[in-house]
Amino acid sequence: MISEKTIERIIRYRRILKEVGPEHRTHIFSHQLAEMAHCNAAQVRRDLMLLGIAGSPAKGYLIGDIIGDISGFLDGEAEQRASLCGIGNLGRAILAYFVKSSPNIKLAAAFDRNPAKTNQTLFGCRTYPVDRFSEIVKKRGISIGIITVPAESAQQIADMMTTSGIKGIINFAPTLLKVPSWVCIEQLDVNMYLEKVAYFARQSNEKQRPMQNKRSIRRMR
Amino acid sequence: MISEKTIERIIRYRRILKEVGPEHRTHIFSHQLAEMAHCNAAQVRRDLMLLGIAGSPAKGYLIGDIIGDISGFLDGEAEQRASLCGIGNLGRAILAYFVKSSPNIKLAAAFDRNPAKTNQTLFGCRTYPVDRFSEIVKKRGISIGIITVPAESAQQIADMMTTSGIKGIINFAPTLLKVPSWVCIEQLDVNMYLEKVAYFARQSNEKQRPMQNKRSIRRMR
DNA sequence: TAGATTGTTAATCGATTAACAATC
DNA sequence: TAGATTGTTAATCGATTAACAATC
Repeated sequence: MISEKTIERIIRYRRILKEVGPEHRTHIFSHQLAEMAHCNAAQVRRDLMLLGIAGSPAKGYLIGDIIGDISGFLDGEAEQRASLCGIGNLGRAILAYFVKSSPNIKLAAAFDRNPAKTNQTLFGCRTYPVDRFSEIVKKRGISIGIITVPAESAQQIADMMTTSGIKGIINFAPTLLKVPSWVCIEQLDVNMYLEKVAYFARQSNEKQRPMQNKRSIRRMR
Repeated sequence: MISEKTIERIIRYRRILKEVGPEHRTHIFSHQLAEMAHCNAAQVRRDLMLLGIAGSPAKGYLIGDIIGDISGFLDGEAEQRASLCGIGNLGRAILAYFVKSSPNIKLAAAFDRNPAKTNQTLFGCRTYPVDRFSEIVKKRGISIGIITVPAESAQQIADMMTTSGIKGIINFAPTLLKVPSWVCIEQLDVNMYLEKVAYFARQSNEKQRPMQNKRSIRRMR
């Protein structure tokens, strides 16, 4: 079984290699890829080995091989379809920003509760009222859901998605959602990250001050 | 030293407890908080112990205590200020969506290269041309930077931020950024998460089909 | 050959979880 | 007391990394 972290790295390898090559260079060494992916060379070799990609001690790995084999591993035969619930500022931004970037994933439908926002085409994506979610998802073979509704209604939307057959969810609402075990969920809690970065930023600031301040005393007890 | 994962959980505990109490209830047991935070009860007890929060075997932990002590730990004496670079769809969404939600963090300034977008007030936030970044950051004591520019210019913006004294960065551009070791960086690579969820969604779909298909053969070698 | 990298194993590291005496 | 939870340690688990013989 391949771990989530490994999948994340593999996705990064492909993007990195698509950016550097193959027009600039044909081969790459594990330590070079490791540096670009912010990881360890042995880890890169292990990941590639896992995918059945072999390199040679003299020339390293063929970039075209890696891209091809990773694509064979990650992408299915058909394109995958995603849906989005909540056409607010954030929903619109995701439609505009990410719709183009993953060639094998298509944002096929967007949903909102507000009739003023539905039955239009927004950034190339058709919009529908939420109560047609299940119908559209089944008809169009959509397997991915993106949640950009407010925190209060996020769990309800997630439940609707899982009962409609959605298998993977990305949640931008600042609530931890409960989903059945067979559904893959990625909780992108921007507020949490903001507070986390704020904490470490302050720590970094305080390191430069003398030891005896409120914070360091507190942490010492 | 407190690990990043622990900080993430602590941030979640506070938000969860602010939602449930203290108007509804005054005390909570570790296993109850653990269930809401999607983690282990022993982990909750260890995290709270780390912050010096004690509970009693009879009544559990006092919710007001936890919220207060976590706030004392996470928040500084003064509010922290954040800046945002790149007033596109995503930047605007973040201004609109997250500006209000963290009471101790204030989005104090937004920056863009395009003069048509600057010297305005957007969702209560003043906008400036990028070349005034360093000046404004120093003048207003801003320590956090949010990057919502396209991938091509993200590293350049990150460099500008670190040389201006920014100590924590949230990066939404789909590029891994290099920053000095004293800068805390959180890379929110939405495209990566999209591809990751797509991979697991497809896996989950294929589990229901008979074993002998292209994908499972590939994974077996 | 000499020098570097690959493929792979073993060691290390850190985080999670099980377990239990002490406590209410 | 009996039953449940806390505070804390030890065991487990998994991921990362160091190391090295085989290879080019």
